[in-house]
Amino acid sequence: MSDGPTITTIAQRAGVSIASVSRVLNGLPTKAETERRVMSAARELGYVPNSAARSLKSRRSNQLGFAIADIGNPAYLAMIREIQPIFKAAGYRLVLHSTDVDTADEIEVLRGLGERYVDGLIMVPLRMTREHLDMFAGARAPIVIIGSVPDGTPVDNVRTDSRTGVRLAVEHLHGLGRRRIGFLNGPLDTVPGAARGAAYIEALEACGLPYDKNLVEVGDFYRAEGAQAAERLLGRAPEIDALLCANDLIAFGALETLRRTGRRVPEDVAVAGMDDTDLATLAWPPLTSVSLGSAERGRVAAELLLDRLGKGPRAPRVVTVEPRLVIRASTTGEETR
Amino acid sequence: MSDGPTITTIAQRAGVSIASVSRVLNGLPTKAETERRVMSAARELGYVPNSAARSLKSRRSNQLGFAIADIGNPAYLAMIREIQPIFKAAGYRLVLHSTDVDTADEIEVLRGLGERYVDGLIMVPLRMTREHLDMFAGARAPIVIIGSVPDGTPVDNVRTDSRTGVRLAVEHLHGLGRRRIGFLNGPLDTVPGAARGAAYIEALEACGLPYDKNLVEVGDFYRAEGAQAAERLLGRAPEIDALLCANDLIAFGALETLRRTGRRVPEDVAVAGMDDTDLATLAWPPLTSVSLGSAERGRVAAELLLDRLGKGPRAPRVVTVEPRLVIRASTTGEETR
DNA sequence: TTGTATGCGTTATCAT
DNA sequence: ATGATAACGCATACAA
Repeated sequence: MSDGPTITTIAQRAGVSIASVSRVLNGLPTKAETERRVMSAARELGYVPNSAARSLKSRRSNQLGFAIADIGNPAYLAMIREIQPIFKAAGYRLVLHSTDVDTADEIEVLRGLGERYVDGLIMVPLRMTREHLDMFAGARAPIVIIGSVPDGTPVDNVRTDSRTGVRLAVEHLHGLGRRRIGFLNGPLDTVPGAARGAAYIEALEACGLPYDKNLVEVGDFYRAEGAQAAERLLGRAPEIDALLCANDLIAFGALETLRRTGRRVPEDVAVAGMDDTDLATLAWPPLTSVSLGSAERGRVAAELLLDRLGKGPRAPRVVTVEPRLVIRASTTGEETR
Repeated sequence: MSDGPTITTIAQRAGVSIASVSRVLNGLPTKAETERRVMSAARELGYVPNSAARSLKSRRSNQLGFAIADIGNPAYLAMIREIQPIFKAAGYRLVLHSTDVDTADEIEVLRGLGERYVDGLIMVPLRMTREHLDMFAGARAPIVIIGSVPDGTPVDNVRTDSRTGVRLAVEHLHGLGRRRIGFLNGPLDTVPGAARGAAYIEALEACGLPYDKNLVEVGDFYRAEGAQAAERLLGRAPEIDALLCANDLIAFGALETLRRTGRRVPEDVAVAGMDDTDLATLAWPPLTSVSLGSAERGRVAAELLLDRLGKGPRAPRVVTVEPRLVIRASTTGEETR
C-alpha cells in the first residue's frame, strides 16, 4: 500500500537520469549496462507506470466506453461479450456506462467525453433527441452509435433492419395460418419502439391483413411489463392466435401470462420475440425469435471504432446487419432447438 | 473534434490568470466579476476539465474496477447490476474486466492496479493461487474479494456459505424421498468447485446417505458442459432420481439432456441448481435453486469498497451472505413460480 | 549514449 | 482577491 515508485525512484536507485529510465522502459536504444541496471531497479521496486501521467503526456487514455441503458438486457449483454475481448486485444480497457434508461444520463456520458477519459465510445441510445445529435456533432472523441442516426450525423453507425425483421416474423406467423396477430411493443418514443411499431403495420399490409390497433399493446422492454401487457391485450382481444413481441424479454413475460391463463403455445397462440437472445432456447417452449444480430452489431461497432482510432478522421460509415428469423417451437410446435 | 479548451484558454479569454480560473471552477472564494467572466468564458468554450491532468494531480482516478471471469454468467451479471449504480452514485466510473477464466489475466489485472487507473477493485477470482495472495498483500489500492480468502489476507472479503447452501439442497431432495442424488460440479480446482464438491459429500453424510463417487460428474460452469456432463452421468448411473448442479447454467444444460432423453422432471429426476439466477424462473420446469445472494454480495462488496475509500486503512472485514433455498417445480412439481 | 529541461492540464502554495 | 509558480509522473527535444 506504499506510494508506488516512479521513474525518479528508479533513476536514483540505478544511478542514472530519469530520461535514461524512460528510454529503457520504452525500449529505446541504450547501453547494455544502463539497461541492465534500470531494469533490475525497476523489477526490485515493482515499478508500474502511472496511467494518469502517461495519459496526460500522450493524450490517450487507452480506455474505450460502452454506454447502454440496461446491462440486464441480454441483447446488450451479447454486445458486451463481443466488444470486451476486442477492446482488450487492442490494448484498451472497457469503461461501462449504464444509463438507466435516462436520456439525461446519456447526454451526461457524451459531455463526459470532453474529459477525455476514453478515446472513443460505443453507445446504444434508447431515444434520439436533438440534444443527442448536437452532442455527436461536437464530440471530442470518435463515437459509434448502435441504432439508427439521421443521415449526415458525424458518427459511425451500426444498424439493424427492424422493418425487415418484423416482416419476417409476421410473414412466418401468417404463413402458419394465423390471422389475428397481436403485437406487444415497448415505449413508442424509443428508437426501437417506434421502428418496430411502424414495421408491424407495414408487415400486416404486406400480408393482406387488416391493421387493428386493438391488437397492439404498449408496455416496456422487460419481462414483467411484457406479462402485464399480454394480460391487457388478451383481456381485450381474446381471439388473438399469434403474438409478436418487440423483444425476447417481453415474449418471456407473454409466455408466462399465456401459461397462467391456460392457453397452449403454439396451439392456441403462437409467440415470437425479437433479438434471439441466449434465453430463447431456455424458455418453454423454445422461442421463435428474430435475430437482429446483437453480437454481430457489437463486433462491428468495436471494429469500426478501433479502425477509426487507428486511421484517424474519415467519412462516417453505416453498416447494416441483416435480421434473420430463427424458428423454434413457440410458433411451430416442433422441437427444433 | 477540436483540441478541447484548457484553463489556459479560458484564462486568456477572460483576461485572468489560470489560478483564478481554477479557483472559480472549484468554487473557491472569488470576486463576483471575475467569477462571471470566467464562467461565461468557460461556457462559451465548452470547457470540460481533463481527467488525466486531474488524476495526476489529485492522485485519484475516480474509477473503480470490477473483475470477473465471464460476463455471460447471470450470477456475475446480478452483481454488476448492483455495483454499477452504487459506484455511479458515489461519483466513480466502472471499469469492467473480463478475465476469460484465465488466472494469468486475473494476475495481470492485479498488477495493473499499480498503474492507478482505478482507486479500488472488486474481484471474483475463480481460482485462488499463491500468486493471487501475494498480489493482494502488495496491492496499491483497496481490494474487495467476492469469494473466500484465507484468514489474514489483507482484503475485504464477501463470502457465501457454499457448505450450507449445498446442504439445504441435499436435505430438500432427501426430504422429497430421493435417495440417489447425483452431483454435477464445475472444475475442482476452482474455488466454488472445490467448496461445493466437499460440501456435497458432507451433506450426504448428514442425511445418512452413502457417498458414491460414481454419482458425481465434473464439467464446467456452463450450460453446454452441463448438458454433456448430465449425459455422461446418466449413462453411467441411470438410476439417479435427483440431480444437484453446482450452478444454474449447469442445471439448464441438465434439463435439456433430461428432456431429450425422455426423463420427466421432477417425476423421474428432480433437479436443483445454485445461484438462483433470473433465468431460474424462465426454465421449464422452473428451477429450484440455492440462492447464494449474488446481488447482495455485489452490493455489500461495493459498499465495503466505498467505505474503505472514504475512511482509509482499517482492518480487513469479512461479510458472509447466508444462502437460501428457493423451491420451484423442478423438484416439487408444483407450480410455484 | 546520456543528462537537462520543458510541457502535458490541473491544483495548490506562496507572495502580492 | 489575484497572479506567478511549483508539482503531479512521464516522454522527449535538445545539448552535451
